[in-house]
Amino acid sequence: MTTAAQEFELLEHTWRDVTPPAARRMLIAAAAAFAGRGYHATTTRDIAAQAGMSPAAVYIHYRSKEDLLFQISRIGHRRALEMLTGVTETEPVARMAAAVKAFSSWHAEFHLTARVVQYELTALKPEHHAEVVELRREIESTVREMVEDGVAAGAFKVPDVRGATLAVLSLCIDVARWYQPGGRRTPESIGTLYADLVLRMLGA
Amino acid sequence: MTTAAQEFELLEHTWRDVTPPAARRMLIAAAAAFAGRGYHATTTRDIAAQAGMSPAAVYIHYRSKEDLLFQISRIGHRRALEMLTGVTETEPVARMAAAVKAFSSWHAEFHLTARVVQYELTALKPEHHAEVVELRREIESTVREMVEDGVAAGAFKVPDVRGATLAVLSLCIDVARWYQPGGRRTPESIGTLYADLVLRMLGA
DNA sequence: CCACATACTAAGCGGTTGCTTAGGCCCTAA
DNA sequence: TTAGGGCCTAAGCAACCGCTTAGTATGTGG
Repeated sequence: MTTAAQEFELLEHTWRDVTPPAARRMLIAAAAAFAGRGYHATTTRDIAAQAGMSPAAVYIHYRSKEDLLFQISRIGHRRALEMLTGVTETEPVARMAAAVKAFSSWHAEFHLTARVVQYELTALKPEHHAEVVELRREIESTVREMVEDGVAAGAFKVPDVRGATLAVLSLCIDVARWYQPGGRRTPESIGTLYADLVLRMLGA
Repeated sequence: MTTAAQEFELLEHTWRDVTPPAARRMLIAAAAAFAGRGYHATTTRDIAAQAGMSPAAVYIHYRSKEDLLFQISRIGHRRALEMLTGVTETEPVARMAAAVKAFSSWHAEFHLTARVVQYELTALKPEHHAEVVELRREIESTVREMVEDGVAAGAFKVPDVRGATLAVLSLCIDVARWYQPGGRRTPESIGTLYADLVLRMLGA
């Protein structure tokens, strides 16, 4: 199996809930194109061709090209948030390690989706942008509470809680920029490395 | 003075060596537009209008829109590299702290230039891309040597030198994504915060 | 005075863009 | 059998894209 085919299979997994199948194929094609060339450099004809349909078919399932971006961004942000809220550990240090591992490795494994999520925000219409920013606030506050809990329990030594939260999120998010599948590092190994680095940063 | 005017003044500083003045104004207008809306979303008419000239004037000073991007990317990468090579400290810990402070605060203060440098690489033609990638390799190896020197001197405890180097660079670069002038944090305070966080990460 | 280079603009060309219109195929159910 | 709705295509529209061409104003050297 080629790397490209593996990439598309991962996208299939991310968008498994989207129906009908033609609409899902369109979303997957759009996500791959937006991630690879950027939203503005991608044409509706590119997306339709990749999905194996005519240019007009895009508008059967989506209002506009921007609507396609919004669906990718909205669902992608939800998946990213799930990586943090899905953590079951309760002890502050183990909890933070698990969250960073899940969040950073998601940005590697699903880096195509993650790139659209993290780097195409400004192409959204104001009302869509606002909705996504709200999800981002949830992500930020989830991590900040983890830092605060660790400080309260005496497990972390952090002079600036908001600054540390910012750095933790920033480190994980930037994985989507530099990660390349088939390279030296796997999503798994990135998660392990980053969990360790973050705990050091937090003075655990 | 407005924030927008301050932003343009900072761009003036970055591009001070570019002549003639009309070519410099064009570069500044292009850098601001590319940073704000992205390369592909920016039209040559936008750039010319911002520079106070006609659309055709772009082609007096530059071969193409992509040439404009290349000049911004090339000079911007040089400035970023200067932030690291300009460090005078010799003791490994102080040297790393100074480098991280300079590099991260540059990404905040000159975040418009930095955004083009870090997020518009893929829009470059292959030969231009290759030239810029070479500069990025220099940046990476400069930081890696600082990490290695610290490990050799027993000042850092790092299980994975390349992984740590990656994380340090990643943290600083991502500042260009989230930084907003007029926000809670100044370039100066980001530099101080990040120097501390990085030293902890490296086990100093 | 003229010859000439530099720096610019007005106009527009060929191609591409997001999106719409009009119509056709196919499945389902009365 | 046929009416209707969901899903899709062929064709194309108006607007916009990067870039070129032809021509103009200005300054300088001889």
